Amino acid sequence: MSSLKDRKRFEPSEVEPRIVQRWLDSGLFHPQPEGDASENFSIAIPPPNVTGALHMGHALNGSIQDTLIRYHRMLGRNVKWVLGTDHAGIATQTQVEKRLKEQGTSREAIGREAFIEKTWEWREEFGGTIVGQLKRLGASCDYDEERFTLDEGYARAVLKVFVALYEKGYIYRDNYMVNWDPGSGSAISDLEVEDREVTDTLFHIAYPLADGGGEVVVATVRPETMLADVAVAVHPEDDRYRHLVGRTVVLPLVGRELPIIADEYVKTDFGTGCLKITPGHDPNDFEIGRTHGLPELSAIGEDGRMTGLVPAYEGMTIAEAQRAIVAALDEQGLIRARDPYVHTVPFSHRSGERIEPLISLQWFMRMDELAAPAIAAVRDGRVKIHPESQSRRYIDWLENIRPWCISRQLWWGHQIPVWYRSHPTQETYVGMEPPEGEGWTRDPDVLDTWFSSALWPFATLGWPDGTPELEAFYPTDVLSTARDILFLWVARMVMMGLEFTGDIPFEHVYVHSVIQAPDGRRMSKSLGTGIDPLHLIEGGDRPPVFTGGGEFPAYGADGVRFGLLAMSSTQDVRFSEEKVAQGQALANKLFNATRFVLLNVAEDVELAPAVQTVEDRWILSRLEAAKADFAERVEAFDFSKAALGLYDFVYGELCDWYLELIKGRPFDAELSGHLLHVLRETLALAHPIIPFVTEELWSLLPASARTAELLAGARRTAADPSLRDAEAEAAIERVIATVQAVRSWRDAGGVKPGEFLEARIDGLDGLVPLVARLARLTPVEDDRAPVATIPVSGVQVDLLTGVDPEEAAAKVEAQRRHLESEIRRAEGKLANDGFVAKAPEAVVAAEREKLERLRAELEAL
RNA sequence: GGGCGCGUAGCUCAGUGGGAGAGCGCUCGCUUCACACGCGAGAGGUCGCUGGUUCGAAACCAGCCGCGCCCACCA
Repeated sequence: MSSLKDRKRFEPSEVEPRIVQRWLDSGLFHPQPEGDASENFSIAIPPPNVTGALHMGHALNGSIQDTLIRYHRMLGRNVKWVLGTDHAGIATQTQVEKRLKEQGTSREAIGREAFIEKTWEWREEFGGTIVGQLKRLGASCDYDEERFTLDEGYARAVLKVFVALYEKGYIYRDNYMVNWDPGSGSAISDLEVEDREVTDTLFHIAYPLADGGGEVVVATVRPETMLADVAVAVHPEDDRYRHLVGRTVVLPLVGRELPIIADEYVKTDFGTGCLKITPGHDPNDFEIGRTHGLPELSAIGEDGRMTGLVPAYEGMTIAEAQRAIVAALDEQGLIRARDPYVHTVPFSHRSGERIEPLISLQWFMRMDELAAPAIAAVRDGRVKIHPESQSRRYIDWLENIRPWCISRQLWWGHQIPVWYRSHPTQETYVGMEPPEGEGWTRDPDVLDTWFSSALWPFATLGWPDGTPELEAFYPTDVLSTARDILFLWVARMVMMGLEFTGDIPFEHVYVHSVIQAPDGRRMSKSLGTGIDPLHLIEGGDRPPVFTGGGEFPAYGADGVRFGLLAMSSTQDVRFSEEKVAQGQALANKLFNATRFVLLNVAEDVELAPAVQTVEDRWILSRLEAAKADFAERVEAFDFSKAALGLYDFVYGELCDWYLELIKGRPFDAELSGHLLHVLRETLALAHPIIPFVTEELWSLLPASARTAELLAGARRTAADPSLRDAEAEAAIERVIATVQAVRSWRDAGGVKPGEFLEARIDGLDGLVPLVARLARLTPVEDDRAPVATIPVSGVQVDLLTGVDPEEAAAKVEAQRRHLESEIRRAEGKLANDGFVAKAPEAVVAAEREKLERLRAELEAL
């Protein structure tokens, strides 16, 4: 490593990996299970898919959680960030199947056991990717205890929960309408379905009355399902059809007689007012069928092909069957109309294929009993959702909750702990261990991945055993997540936590932004709108969504963390590379400020806040303000303000002013000690957001300045309002305003930056030398006529030399016009009786004061 | 159909009742002994539109226009 003097820039690519290693070696991220959860601080990471790589959402959420974790760790709490990955049934199985296909085989060919073995191998190979990426981001998770939702202990917890819920009667098996995903060959839950707009043809088909007295016409976009029709429904009040109720129609092509029934579900003003009822293939028809006790027929099978219900069509694909049926109907002249029809249709979120509603024998879980306590927990504030507005979405969803289809026709997952045998009698066995005796067959299905995820906060800590970890870290403190899994995951964790641990799983739920592509579209690989956080950290190609193209510079993990936090809010935001660059600039600024201090301070100084001068008092006061603001914002989950406030302090106060103000002073022991104190406090302040640069700089501090080996393990001192110093703040504010005013005049007057101007300075007392140095003035005490007079907040600076008189005159004129317009405004306000009478006294007084000041400044001009 | 949110400088966003802000971009100046990925000084905005409440509205209320998200079973 070159000497500090030669390191003019903070080089994240060189420094950060080295820092990660120091953290990992330190053991700081792996807490002992001591103390209890009320005093400790813990977060369970939303487990990324084991197939996954770090995307923008992970990077943002990682930055958020790590900020919280590091902040609380530095407050001295025993902190644990539970790490792990999710087995992600469908996603993982799909990946492995794809690989098998490339190898010329398939899961069916190798069999269940070998397939699962292959999947574990696959996990060994790729499962570590995202964990390594989290390390690179600086996430201070407990890497020594990584969990996986299929681990042995975790699996025991899952089975125990299944058995318990079965025994309570919440879990049951039923033939029911499910969302069949032909892509994965499995049922999926309502939450895994997304609606897309599709243009279909709406066919109007005539069904003749059985007694020959005419026909009814039904409308459908899916004529192929008519094979499974069991009735035609009309509205009971519909005068057009009332007389037909109770009669029957003949189902074309099939010949089956269907009753005409009355049901209020049917809209009289939509379509023909006659609805064909197909309980086997439409969720609404299914409900109607159940209320009317109609048969449930299946024309389409789980393989996506036509069943033998009507032999002529058996084996056809859905599209083939539709063509054949439409052709046959045409031949018989039964199609009355075809209209293009735009409507929304369910698609699988996972495979992207159109959902086929089918009746299928599946395992379900009744949710209403579990929902009630979960609603109460949020209502009474035991679980707090931020922002508050998300609570209503949560409650609304739980209040209207429906049974959850929990079985999946996959191999990768927790196999359902149910065994069947038909000899000697028809039997079902449910238990954590296989049953005794011969002839048992285990249910081949696995559980929905979200079933196991729902146990995450406690199953990762060793539940159902009463482990020390559970004692120390459950309930967790914060659960941070995006909006889209509030129902899928968060609500279910609350339900399961309350049911099985008797306690909430976390106290705060923070719902963060979704970061969109710079053009406002969703970030997605296939659209080319995805941005790889690793490319931001280490440099790499800009994706096509950046029209400029080129490469990202290596912004470093600090830059990315800062940038993502600064961008984030409670609503969706567009990705802004500028914010990441701002974070990198902050890291570099801090690096150079530290360099300046360390290259100048006296050796062997005692570290202590000193209050020799007004500016020393000022920076201590501002540092205090920055600390208080930071704490308040982090604790309120307002990460963008925490990040930007940090930036403002470091740039706008520490570097732009304090370090400039002290440059005229000798670096004696006192100033050195003071500078090191301010520096140390600033590094500690900034560490949760930009941990790398601050840790690196900490290591460069003299040993006496470090209160711990690693900054990550050091304490933050709590905010102390008594350290605020209003007097010093007011004084330095005047210095700053004066310097800025003089600089502005110099610039307008064409004065060379290096040139010193003679000036008379009134109203600053002992602070004249500060202003003189920063504004490049030579204070003089004589009564020559000024070339220009600069009035600013109680201070008056008479420039005696240097400024071009014409330029000065122009500036005076501009200033005069500005002051006059301000005065008019203030006068107008004060002349308004309503204002004087009704506005708060303080506001009126402030306005009067302002007017006086403006008048004085105008006078001075 | 119901619900939630957004519209402020060229771009991305702060600002919830008393003189319009930040970062980036732009203009001008500067090798000032921490940093030229720097420093200093500037230009740039009828705060979507219309009406209302108020002494006073970017902010509060109503309507309209535009955009986004969530929920919902109209064949």
